[in-house]
Amino acid sequence: MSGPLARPRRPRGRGQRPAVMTDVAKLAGVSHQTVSRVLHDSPHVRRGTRERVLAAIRQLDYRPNPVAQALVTGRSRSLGVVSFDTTLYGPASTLLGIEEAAHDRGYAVSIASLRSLNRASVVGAVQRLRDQGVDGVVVIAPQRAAVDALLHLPPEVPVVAVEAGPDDSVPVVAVDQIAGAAAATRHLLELGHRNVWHIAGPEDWLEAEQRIEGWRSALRAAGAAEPRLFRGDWSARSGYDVGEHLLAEAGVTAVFVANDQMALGLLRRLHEAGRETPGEISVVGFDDIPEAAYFTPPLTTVRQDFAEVGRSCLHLLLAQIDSRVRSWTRVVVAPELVVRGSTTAARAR
Amino acid sequence: MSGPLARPRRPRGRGQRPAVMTDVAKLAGVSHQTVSRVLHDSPHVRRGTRERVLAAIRQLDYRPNPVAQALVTGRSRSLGVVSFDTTLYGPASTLLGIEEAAHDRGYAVSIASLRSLNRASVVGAVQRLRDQGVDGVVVIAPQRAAVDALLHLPPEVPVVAVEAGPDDSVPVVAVDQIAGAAAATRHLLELGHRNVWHIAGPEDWLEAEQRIEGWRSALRAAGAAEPRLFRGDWSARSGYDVGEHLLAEAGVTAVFVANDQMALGLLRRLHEAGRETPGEISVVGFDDIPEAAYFTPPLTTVRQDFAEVGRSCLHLLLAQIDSRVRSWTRVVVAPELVVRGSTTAARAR
DNA sequence: TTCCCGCATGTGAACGCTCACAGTCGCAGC
DNA sequence: GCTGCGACTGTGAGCGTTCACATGCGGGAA
Repeated sequence: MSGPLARPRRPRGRGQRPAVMTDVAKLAGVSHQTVSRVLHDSPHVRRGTRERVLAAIRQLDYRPNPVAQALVTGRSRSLGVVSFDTTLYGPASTLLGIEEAAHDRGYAVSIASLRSLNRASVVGAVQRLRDQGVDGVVVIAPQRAAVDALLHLPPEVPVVAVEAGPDDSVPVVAVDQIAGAAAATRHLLELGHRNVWHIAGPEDWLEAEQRIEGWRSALRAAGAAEPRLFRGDWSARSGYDVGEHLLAEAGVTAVFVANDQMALGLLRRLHEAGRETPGEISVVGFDDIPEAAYFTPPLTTVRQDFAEVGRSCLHLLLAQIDSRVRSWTRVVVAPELVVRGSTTAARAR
Repeated sequence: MSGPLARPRRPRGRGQRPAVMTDVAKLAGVSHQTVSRVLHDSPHVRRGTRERVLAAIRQLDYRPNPVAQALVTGRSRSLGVVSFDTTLYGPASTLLGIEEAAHDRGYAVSIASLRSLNRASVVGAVQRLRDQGVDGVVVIAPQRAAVDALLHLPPEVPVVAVEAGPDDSVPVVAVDQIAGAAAATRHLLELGHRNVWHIAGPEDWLEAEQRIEGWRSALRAAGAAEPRLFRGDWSARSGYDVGEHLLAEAGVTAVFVANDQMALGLLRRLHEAGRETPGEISVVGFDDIPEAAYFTPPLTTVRQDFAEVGRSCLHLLLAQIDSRVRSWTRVVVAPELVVRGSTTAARAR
């Protein structure tokens, strides 16, 4: 006998259901639309009305349902970040920078970590975030595979890349790796080292390639020869392992290592081999992780302002979301050489 | 003259709007409900119908709108994680563990970083995630303030805490800090050290207090005296600074440091002071960060399985969401002592 | 006075889905 | 032949907002 509206839709107990807009409207004696207007600071609401609505909102502890808002506006006010390994200092800091900036602008941040790194996984992660309803995506994945994936993304999804190469069709925020690497190399050359060795990162990482390029250009500019190139995988272990081969080379007095962890491994190996740092061999790292100042010896390195990178990403992304067009902007953040105890003047011979 | 339905609601160009359920229904010649049934693997769909629907879905590249689903079901299939500093190895790894497990269960993960740590900021962050529509929240914030905040949370929000104290009313996942600290201390005692000093973390961190407790209990069990307690702030810098005071003490041969970064700072200070490690002083850390094995000397430390912690959090949280009741579970993850080169037997005197 | 206009407010549809329920059809049972 | 029941499918309401438009009301210009 009871009509279709007789029973409330949500009878499940435990306190009353949260207030919705019509509840507020009823209590304030206005229409739901007026409540909406108050919420959006519309000028067309009389002062007294506004106050009554505000009072009702407080009394009922009303909070707008973001899901309903998203459904009707088509905007979720949430962003996605895809990243390869948020356990690393760089990505983690960038993520933090993005999150804080997003929060300030009223955006939520969802994350998607990649377990493996290839075109399919990157495209999949972006798609997954998209299917989740985010308004835009930041891709922190400075590998060739990731960059490649970006080109294969549907053009309607707003996206910003971190640290991608120069030849992209999406907006990019990057630290000037070449300048940083050149500064590190120049620093060693200026200390009187005739040669500067380099331990690079993996081949498919753009940052690794760019640091090589910076190293090469500084070498060339100084008229120095280019020694054999070594490669690690960013880990301290690989720095340690490569150290062994480096020790086999003759005349090594200065090494520019592509990140701080590998530099740590190298320091360890040099120490074990009884080679003094910086006395016999000067070492420069890259990143300036918080621990770098406490290595033995304290590491001269190149600082990257990851937080700034994160903030820039966010701004670029929001601009893209608001304007609905994908631009070709490229924001470059300058790195900074931080000189500590792991480098010293070459011994006179 | 044109009726209210004459103009489509979304005329904005750039490709056609994504397909919705009724588009699929129309193409397949069925009702939207049947499409929904196919999507949810309802058994009451004839084979042929199902196939036609599936074909239409593929043809239109249809993807269900998660926002609409969330609106009607009241579930967003998204989780929130609040954390203090995701730049640190521990929280970052836990976050990763949560994210991967969540992904596997079809949940999205939103993050909220805390800039400052107090009851209001934690409550605010949880509220913010809630207002965003998450189904549940994991709080990674092992400080007294955070735990305190959890008690002041509305009881209807599903929540799990990481590393909180033992006296809580919310489910907790924690590494057994006491056991870990005791193992570290015991290790040093068993090497013949008469005394084990301790550099603890900040007072308001539960982990710091629990590691102190484990250290004390091991000391007591061995009948060893309890030396003066030192405190740092988890940073390498503080370990370095505290090292100075430690060097002023007489008879220090073994130190258990509450985390690896402080241990690094201490190693650095000892090195500068010309005190040999482990020859004169043995050092044990806590966490086993990836770099620990490459410190000088390689650090003996206590490994925490953060990924496992993250996974457990997720399971507890989903159980809570599904059952709609907040339980009192406490999952304890066992730590593991990793012996490396920074500890050695006490010199006979 | 009359008309118009702008402010303040209300009304109803739409967003894209799920839920509850109401059919429809074919076939076995009496 | 009629009833009943299962398998399958369709209908319409409703989730909580915003958007487009309609309406009521008061005041200044003509």
